[in-house]
Amino acid sequence: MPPASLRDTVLRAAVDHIAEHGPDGLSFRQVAAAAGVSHQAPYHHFSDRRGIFRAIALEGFTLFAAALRAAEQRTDVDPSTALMQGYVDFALEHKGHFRVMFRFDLTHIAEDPTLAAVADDSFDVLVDHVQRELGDSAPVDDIRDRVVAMWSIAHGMATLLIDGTLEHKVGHVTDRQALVRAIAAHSGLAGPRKGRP
Amino acid sequence: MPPASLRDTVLRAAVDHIAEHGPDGLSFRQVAAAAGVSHQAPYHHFSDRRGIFRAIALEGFTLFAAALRAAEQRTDVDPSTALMQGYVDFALEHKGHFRVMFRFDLTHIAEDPTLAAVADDSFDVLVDHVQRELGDSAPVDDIRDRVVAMWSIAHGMATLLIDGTLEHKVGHVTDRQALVRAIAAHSGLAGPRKGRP
DNA sequence: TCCACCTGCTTGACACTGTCAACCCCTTGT
DNA sequence: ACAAGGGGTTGACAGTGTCAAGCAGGTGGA
Repeated sequence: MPPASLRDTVLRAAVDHIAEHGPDGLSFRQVAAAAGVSHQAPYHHFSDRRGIFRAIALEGFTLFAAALRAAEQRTDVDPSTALMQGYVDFALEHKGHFRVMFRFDLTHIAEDPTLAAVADDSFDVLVDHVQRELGDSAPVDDIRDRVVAMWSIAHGMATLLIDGTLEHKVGHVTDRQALVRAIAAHSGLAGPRKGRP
Repeated sequence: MPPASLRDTVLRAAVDHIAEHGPDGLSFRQVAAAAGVSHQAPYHHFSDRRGIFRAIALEGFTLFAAALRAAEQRTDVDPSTALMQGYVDFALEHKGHFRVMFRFDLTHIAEDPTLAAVADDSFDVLVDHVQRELGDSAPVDDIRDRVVAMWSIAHGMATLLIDGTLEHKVGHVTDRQALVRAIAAHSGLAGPRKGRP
């Protein structure tokens, strides 16, 4: 196999660092030094600092969409639960990517059509799922509510678990899968919703 | 009334800036210059850069706890819904504070007992509420699940709405209150849960 | 009255960051 | 043979947070 390109080396090192220390303190001069190259070498592969974060987010959203689609295909649990489990699992297993993907101040995603498209593709997995689940005749409001509900639960849990925000309050979560399953069941999001109560 | 102290001036300017541009690009040298003082003056009131963020988070969590308690007292809607509405409303109305409160990399909250205590006080509003709602005999797991579910929904919605993440996918949310109410109702979190399905 | 002390602030220096610009080697295509 | 350009280097620059010293003004005690 070919030697890892400097581009890959920088990306890997950055993702690893971000997973542990977050994206903000990250110094690309240090990354360059660790890779044994000059401080300017990384910027030969990325337009600027923002470009590196965009590359990480791009990689992240690509993996993310694939992970969500794979989760949806599972047969051992209902698809909505599987989707939320997939979401949370991805966040925890790809901290480095996840911590950048939703930091739009880092990527300025609106100015990068390619990145925006890949991110959209991820969102579509969930939207399409809900649309299929509720059927074509479902009111737009109901679809919107369900999308926002599922995304909020998954996204909220992911960020809370990543940072350990509730850990000292609620104990360490040993079984993510079970927790998501329980919440999905309790909150009526497992399986299609029958109608307003 | 006494002239605003430099401490207050710096804090206000920082919160305002963060509400619009986020906490990361913030330069306290610029803030100092805008206030007409030397670049070192702000640091006479805060130990260092982190100290300013801690002060903002402290103020934020204090306001937050009060807002949650006030929301809980409402009588025009069930308390769980009111709590989540209060959470989301606070985030949207105090962007500047909210954006710092949950950025532990900025505050290193674990090293600041005072800040940690105030944050804990906010969490307790929700935990106490759930405990009261489910009754003393409720299994710990059920309490945990409901706390995490409510917090996740509220926290997830808050962050998604603040950043406008889903806006182009799902349309602009014109009536937050109604959206939260709908989600709470659909998800079975409005009112006490009756037991596992 | 004088002096020590403290608070709020200034000034100057430091190391570190991302970015711009110029240059240099080495491969490639024509 | 030679121009082009990708990949890398070096040097400089402005901007940042932080450390250290110093300075004006007020306060309290002897």
